Amino acid sequence: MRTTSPSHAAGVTKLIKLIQSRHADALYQGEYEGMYCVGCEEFKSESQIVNGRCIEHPSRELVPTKERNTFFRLSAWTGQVLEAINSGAFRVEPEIRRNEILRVLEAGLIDISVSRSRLPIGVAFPGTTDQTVYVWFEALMNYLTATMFSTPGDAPTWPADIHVVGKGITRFHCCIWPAILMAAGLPLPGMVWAHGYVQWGGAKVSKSEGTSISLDEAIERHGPDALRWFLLREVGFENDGDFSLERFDARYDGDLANGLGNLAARTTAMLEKYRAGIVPVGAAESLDISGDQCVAEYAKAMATIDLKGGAEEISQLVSEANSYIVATAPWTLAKNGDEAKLDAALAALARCLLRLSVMASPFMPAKAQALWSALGQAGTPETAWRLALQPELAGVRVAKPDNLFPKPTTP
RNA sequence: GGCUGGGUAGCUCAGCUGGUUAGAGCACGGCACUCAUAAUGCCGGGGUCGCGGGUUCGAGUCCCGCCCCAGCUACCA
Repeated sequence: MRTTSPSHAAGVTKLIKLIQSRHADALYQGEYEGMYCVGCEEFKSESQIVNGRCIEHPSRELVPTKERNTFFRLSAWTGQVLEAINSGAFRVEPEIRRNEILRVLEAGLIDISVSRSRLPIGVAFPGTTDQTVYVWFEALMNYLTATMFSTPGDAPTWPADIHVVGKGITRFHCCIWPAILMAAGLPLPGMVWAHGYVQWGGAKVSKSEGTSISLDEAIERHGPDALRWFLLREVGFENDGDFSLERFDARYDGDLANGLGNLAARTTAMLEKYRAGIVPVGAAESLDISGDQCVAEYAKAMATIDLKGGAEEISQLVSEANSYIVATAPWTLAKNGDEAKLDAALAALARCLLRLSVMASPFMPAKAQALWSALGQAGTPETAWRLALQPELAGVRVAKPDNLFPKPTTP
């Protein structure tokens, strides 16, 4: 939803009027008087002023300035927002972000002016001629104008279950936004999840060595699925992280080429060699128990948006499968003619691969799909969670997939 | 400056309400195996747990002080 569209402006107007009708005193005329930094072109709060100077422009004098505009009584909602977070009705994740917000709230919010008289662009503030709506007040409203306000009659798609935002705008989403909704008598979103940033090449590295890498180059190197895997497995979704080619290559070679890719290759190769590509019937093995555990942990992690934790479970299961192969040594079973045990081992490995395909699909949809198809499955692994819990492949014809994660040929 | 995190093996990090010889992955060294993308498995070396005090029978884990790193800091988008 572009904030320049007419329906957006209408939605903004509607929300402001809704607030006015429910809480007449939530919006009031006031005079803002504060220290204005010419360098930043904005007013500074006390916390941003050190030794009487703006912390970002300590060389400039702050100018006392007055401006008349409309205020939102944010301070009045501090307690209720705090309560909503503490009670779990409105969740803020991860914990580090929640702690930040809680301290801010405990310190108390101050009213914010929500109209501007300086800017010629923007949505006109209802009831005024020379004022426009404060851009953040307006931008947050976009969530509503894009959902429940824009097209009357549609099924209500608000409240959202989760807002995924960058950590830099956590405050707007966790303090101002819920207060606005409360003032308007609208339900709050279930959760705000603030993710970290990734530095491409790292500022230090790129400046001194000139080794910064572009997004395109990174994708070109090992493919988009591998890049997603790297970011979620190594960096996670919560923390900041530095992208480096060394780490990317290490993850690709270790987790994907030597890990999942090689496991798929060796398993399907054995199925073809010993059982003509048909998955035999086999009772549950120790590997199935490992699989149950990994899937359970994976589900728990994914439910809490712990994508890094989910990825770790995939790696864990790959590792357990490799250990299982060496422990059972199917090639020895084949040589000795121990057909029953060979059936059991191959069947368990095939089931394990099927689970991995499903588990990997959120991270690497294309690669997971390739593995899925190689296992003789129709459709997509994304909708096959049931098979992650209880994999069944007996009698299915499988084929060795194309090299899932080829290693770059080193010159 | 205030607030929130972090400082544990060469690297990336786990270590819950304090309890026996501080863990994992990667990297490194040795051994084993051959189904596989010179792949995999097993074993091993390696740490004064930022510094200094304190509480305790006992602290990486709690308390105080200090040092260093990162992030946030609202009328910026």
